[in-house]
Amino acid sequence: MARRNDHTPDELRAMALAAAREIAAAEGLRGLAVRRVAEKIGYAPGTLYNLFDSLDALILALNGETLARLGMELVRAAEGNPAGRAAALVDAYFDFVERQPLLWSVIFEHRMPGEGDLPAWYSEGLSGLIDGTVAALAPVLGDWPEEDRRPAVVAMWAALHGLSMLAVSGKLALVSDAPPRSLGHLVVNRVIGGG
Amino acid sequence: MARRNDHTPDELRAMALAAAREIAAAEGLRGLAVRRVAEKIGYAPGTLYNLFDSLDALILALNGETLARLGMELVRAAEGNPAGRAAALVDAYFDFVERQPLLWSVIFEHRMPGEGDLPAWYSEGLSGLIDGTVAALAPVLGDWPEEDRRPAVVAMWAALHGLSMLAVSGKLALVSDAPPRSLGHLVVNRVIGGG
DNA sequence: AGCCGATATTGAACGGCGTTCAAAACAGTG
DNA sequence: CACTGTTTTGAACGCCGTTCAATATCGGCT
Repeated sequence: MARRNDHTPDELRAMALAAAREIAAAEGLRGLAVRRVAEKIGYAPGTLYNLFDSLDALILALNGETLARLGMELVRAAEGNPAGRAAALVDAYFDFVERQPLLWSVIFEHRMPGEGDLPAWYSEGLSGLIDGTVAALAPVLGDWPEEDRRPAVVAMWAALHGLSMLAVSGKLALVSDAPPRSLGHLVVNRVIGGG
Repeated sequence: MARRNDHTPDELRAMALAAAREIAAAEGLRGLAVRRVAEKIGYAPGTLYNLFDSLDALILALNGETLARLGMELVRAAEGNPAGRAAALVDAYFDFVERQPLLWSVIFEHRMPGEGDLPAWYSEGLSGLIDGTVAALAPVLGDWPEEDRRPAVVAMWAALHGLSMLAVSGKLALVSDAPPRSLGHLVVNRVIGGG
């Protein structure tokens, strides 16, 4: 058995990530197993270790894709008129989360083992998301001093993450009947303005 | 082998939770295994299933304890003068998280399997935490309308959870050099005032 | 065409996991 | 002392991530 050459390594990686995304969207992190992904793309488990260092690396790549997709939708949402941009971002964020809550939850539930630092590309992806938001919200932020903007945007993102995480895990509904989205608008309104 | 009667079931439960807490504090959710807990308390794995329905139930109980401990510290922190209460709560929160970050991260990383709803005692514990905060912050909230208070407090908690989660998983440091605590003060300041 | 070195792919194997359950060991009662 | 009822055990099951020697296929060479 070898060298089927049906697909290039890049194709295989894409196939594996697509399969992993399907499983994650349907069953969350618990169902995401090497053997399941391998079976879904028609290869043996060992093959995945030619494409990724470990299951953790695969999941990290999946989360990177998920964040990139969110980024795309946010960019599109920020194209409207500047006044309503913060609110549009919040709505796009919750639209995205509500569309595939289990896939989204993988971002929070997964942790690299040990002291494992996150790779550079992941860090850059996150920074890009923040920078994009700072730029998109520049009209809303108006006369804010330069050094106050990034912390506020970071805090805003963390708050939205907290809300979506609690919402997705069912814990938010235990303490609030208000929909997560409206709490998101509330927070962004207070932290940034115009949310 | 049986009926050693060394300990009552309640004692055993407490021992198991203590062992689980030690493991979680040292290694996070990944190291938290039935066999490890059992070995740590000097019993066979099967015995734990007389005390808890499943490992998930054990972890849920552990998280319940962790939240209760946080609650105790928050109550103590809110005893000071009303003006600085919001800030004191934020500091107590981050003190708690920073003392045992891996134990804290278990709260976010663990999810009940399937559609599994959370038990009533968990829900009540969470509600109690929120209600306590609403009451403690009553002086700060001043003339807020009654129906606006709870949503704001819930949003504040979610924001703090988001910050601590990103901080504990190492993702916050990737996009911000400001310490998590200061972002916490920022958010609470904006959402509640006086943070 | 036939061969060969290189390599992508396999699948069995290992240790560990959560969970179950029949058997066993004990405490308490009469 | 025997019997009952319960606690505790540990082997067993099916799953997991991961490794690696064996193997089947490819591209290039003669």
